[in-house]
Amino acid sequence: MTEELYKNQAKSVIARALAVLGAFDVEHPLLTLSQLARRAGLPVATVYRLAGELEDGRFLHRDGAGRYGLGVRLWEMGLLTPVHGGLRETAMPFLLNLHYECGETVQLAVCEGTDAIYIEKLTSEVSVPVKSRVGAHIPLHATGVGKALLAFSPDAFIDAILTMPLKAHTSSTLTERRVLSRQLNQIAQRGYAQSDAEYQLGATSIAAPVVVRGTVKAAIGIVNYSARDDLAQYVPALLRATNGLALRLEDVEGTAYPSLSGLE
Amino acid sequence: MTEELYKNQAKSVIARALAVLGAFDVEHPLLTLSQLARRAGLPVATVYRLAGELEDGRFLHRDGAGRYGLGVRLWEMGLLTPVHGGLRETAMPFLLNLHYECGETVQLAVCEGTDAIYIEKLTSEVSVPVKSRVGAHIPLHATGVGKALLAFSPDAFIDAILTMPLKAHTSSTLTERRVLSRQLNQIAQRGYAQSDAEYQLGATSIAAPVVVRGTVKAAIGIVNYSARDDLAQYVPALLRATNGLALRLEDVEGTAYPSLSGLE
DNA sequence: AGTATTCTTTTCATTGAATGAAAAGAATAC
DNA sequence: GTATTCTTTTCATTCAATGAAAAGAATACT
Repeated sequence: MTEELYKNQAKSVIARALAVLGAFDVEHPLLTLSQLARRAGLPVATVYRLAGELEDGRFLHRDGAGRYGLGVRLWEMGLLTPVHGGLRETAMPFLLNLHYECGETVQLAVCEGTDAIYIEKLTSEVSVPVKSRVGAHIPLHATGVGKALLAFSPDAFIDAILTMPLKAHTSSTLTERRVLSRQLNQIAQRGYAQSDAEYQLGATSIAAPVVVRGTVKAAIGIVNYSARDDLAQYVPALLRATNGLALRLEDVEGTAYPSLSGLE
Repeated sequence: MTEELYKNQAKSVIARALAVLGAFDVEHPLLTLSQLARRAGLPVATVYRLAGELEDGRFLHRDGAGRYGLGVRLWEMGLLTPVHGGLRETAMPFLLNLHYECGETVQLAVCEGTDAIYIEKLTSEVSVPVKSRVGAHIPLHATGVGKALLAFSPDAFIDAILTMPLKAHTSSTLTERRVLSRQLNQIAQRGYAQSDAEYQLGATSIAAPVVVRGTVKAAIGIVNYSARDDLAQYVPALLRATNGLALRLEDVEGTAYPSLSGLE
């Protein structure tokens, strides 16, 4: 028998339900029933039923106009996730103090698969650049925090990333394997990473890893969008934050949360 | 002998799946398969299958030891929720500045059903009191932010809350309907609420509502755990924050997110 | 080491819960 | 006034979900 016989979506209820939830994204936080059905690729009647059940479980919420949005329950559950409860919560005071000390935007990121992902971002600016949104995925090879995470990762992981195509996000992005590899060594030696417009034009950053018992758990970065300040002056403060957090995580670890590493 | 609790029959797959996810809480962020099954009240084989599918969808995550935890996907989705994407994100710079100005713990809360719920909390302290955790539900009648939210709510809602039993969390909690009602009027007039050890001994706070087009969307509070400072001095800064946020929300509103109110 | 206990994974016959086309009911546009 | 799009309900069909049972691992106890 050919594969084609089986290809017509052998989807489980759960897969369908998750498809419904997955229909929402940053550009579409609110959807009508039919939009939802279209985006989830499912019949309206099916979505109607599934959405109803998800609403009962407070995973979906319906506003006055009948539009669906993700429910508070979902947000509450996100708080129980290791990245939040185990990491962000512990890191927050360190990030605050760092932000207080240097006045620049401060970021916390972890590895997630072959990307980095922003866990938290503290900024006094009212406007929110989409690229550095909390939850945004960013390349490991082209940002300060990304390179900090990468430089302190296991060799096997570094090799895996270096083998993949290194997308050029700006003209300054390092796309040469050997160049990047050499820089990662420097970073590992020096203890912190730098990035200048490698991902976003006009954005400069420094970043350092949070290493607990030899494993990189996260990275903290300081970003400046106007290049007016010399970020190098903040290296001591940055390292104080990463080291402080690392020690704190060592204390907390084991009691509650597991590895946050990207490789398992 | 067996105490046969009548098990959840006639449940849909989704209800079961949500029961699996719901088995996690702050005290149990990581569970083995059998713990998960027990807590969800479902057969192991069933949970095994459901958990597998949820894992495929990255709603669950399994660590090296085989323990389940809530997955990153769940956290990412929480970010798309109106409370986060619509409110927290916008409020962050205001909270940061306020924290910067007064150096005390700063909180952001909204109404959720008959409770208030902490959306964000900024503190420089490393230790984390559980009662004021982000995501924690807190009484409307016994905290600064709670009273600020309540005082500016529709009369129908206030009446509904006043009709419910007002639990005494400390000896200072206002449990008399008439006393509380009178104080709410004062708060509405004065523009901000105060609370002294009404929920947690040793905790003093002031709080003000974020009112957008006549509706309370949230409240911001300043808390002090040692009572050494006189919080009254920070009222102007607090009101600057709430008013600034209200104006900003007015701008953003409509374009993306719906009502965040507890009453619909 | 040997046995008991608890936990995880796989299997499979059974069935009832999920399905989605279709049509009715609302709301909105034209 | 009617055409169009969206929401809700119904229902006969069937296919996916079920969970008991047993095998397979791991861990604890003697």
